[in-house]
Amino acid sequence: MTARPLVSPRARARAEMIEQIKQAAREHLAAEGPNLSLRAVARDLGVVSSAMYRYFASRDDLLTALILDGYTSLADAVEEAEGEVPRANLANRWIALAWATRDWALEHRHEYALLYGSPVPGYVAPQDTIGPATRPVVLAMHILADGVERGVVEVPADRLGREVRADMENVRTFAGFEGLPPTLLARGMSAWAQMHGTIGFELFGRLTNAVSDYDSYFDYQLRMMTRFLGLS
Amino acid sequence: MTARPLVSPRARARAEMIEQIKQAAREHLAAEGPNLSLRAVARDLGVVSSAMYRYFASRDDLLTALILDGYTSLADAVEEAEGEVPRANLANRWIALAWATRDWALEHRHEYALLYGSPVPGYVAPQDTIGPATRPVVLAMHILADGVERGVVEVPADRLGREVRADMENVRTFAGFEGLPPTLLARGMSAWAQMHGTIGFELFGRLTNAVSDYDSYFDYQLRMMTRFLGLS
DNA sequence: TGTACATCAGTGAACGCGCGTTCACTGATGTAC
DNA sequence: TGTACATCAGTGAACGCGCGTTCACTGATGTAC
Repeated sequence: MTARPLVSPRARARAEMIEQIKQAAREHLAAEGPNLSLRAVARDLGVVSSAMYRYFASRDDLLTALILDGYTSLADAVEEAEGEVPRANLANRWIALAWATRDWALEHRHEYALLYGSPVPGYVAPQDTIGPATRPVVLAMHILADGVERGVVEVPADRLGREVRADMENVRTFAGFEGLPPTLLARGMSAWAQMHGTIGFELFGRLTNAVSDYDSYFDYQLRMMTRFLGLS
Repeated sequence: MTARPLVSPRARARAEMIEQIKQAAREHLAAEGPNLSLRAVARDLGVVSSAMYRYFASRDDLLTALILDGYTSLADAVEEAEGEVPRANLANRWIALAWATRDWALEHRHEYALLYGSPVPGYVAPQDTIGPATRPVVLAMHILADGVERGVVEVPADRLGREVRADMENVRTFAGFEGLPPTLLARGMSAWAQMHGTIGFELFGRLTNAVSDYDSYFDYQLRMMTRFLGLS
């Protein structure tokens, strides 16, 4: 008596094909930029274009899958890097998170542009991308909350306006960081924007002729930010 | 004896038509997103598509003209706003510059995405966009240099690495701000990335569910930055 | 174990579309004598 | 001032292209009895 395999060969072949399609689409994205074409992906796989429809209901569906994978891949990389730093070393945890983000962005330039650049025309992100999309920023704020809890991060004495305070308190509740003061959260979001701004500038070529050593530049920017956040 | 007009009617009609094309293209950009189509612009103007080629040699040429106009329009707005603030009020000069940038970005979302978002696939910016493109950041650094010259901005005691220092000194020389210390310039670029990061986040919808009052949020972010820069 | 049927992957042709660009043309506007 | 020619804006047809998506199909793989 042969045991029924957990996944049938057909199901496995199907899953593999889906992976291959996504991989080819990613390569196509990297080579040709954001205008993803189903036909081109099919060509890369040596398959007729209508065959794509066995696996994805439409071009937008494929795009959504890529975006979801992208968010997850970035979040995994970021969480892994941050997780390797001793818990008590808050500055290095932040720095590890930031470097993982930049590394991922440089290795997946067009995917990063898809996730953090100008939105693709006509494409609307479905609801279920939100979870994976927020994992990195939630982790960043977690570091700050941790710092407060451990009593090593000074709470900034900034004076928040009423509206901003309300927004920050709302975010805090939503993300479940009861101990995170709104002023520190606001600084965190500032540093977050700064980090993505710097990465975007590098990726989109806005620092050409200004910066020659991007690693050092990013490192220095980060050190300013960890000080700004009271992590070092 | 009738005076020969300075510009012939034909030349004027031509100039007007060029303006109309660019205007229609801008509206098309705003309505349909970054995939600009010559035929669509021609349709909007009630003209046959091949007529476009009397005015622009190619689609890329039209795009270049739009981008150049965009940079110039943004730079004009920014310089005008900053120019209205009393010279001695450095924080407010920075703040005026930043608000003008954000206002312009909100009024010209797709143009802003064209200038500061992910690059258009297949399009290479020609050399002569560089000048207008850098006017705003040069103005920002000018405010900092001014602050040092007036003796009201404290030079940050940050320790710069060799490579970053070299880059900053190079930028300083290039832009002609002899009195601007590299550490302050580095902070300025940090604040610059933070500003565009924040604007980009707002425009591309990355703050939905987090921020409800964008004006207050931006204002608060700015105040943190002017303090970070030593302007207030 | 062998047979009959159902499921599914991939084919190939076709649809209708919009695009950038070229080209020979018409007719109006400008210029030279 | 009037005429002959040159310049130029805009037309309309056409080119070749790539795209997303549909659909009836073939043949291989799986399933039920």
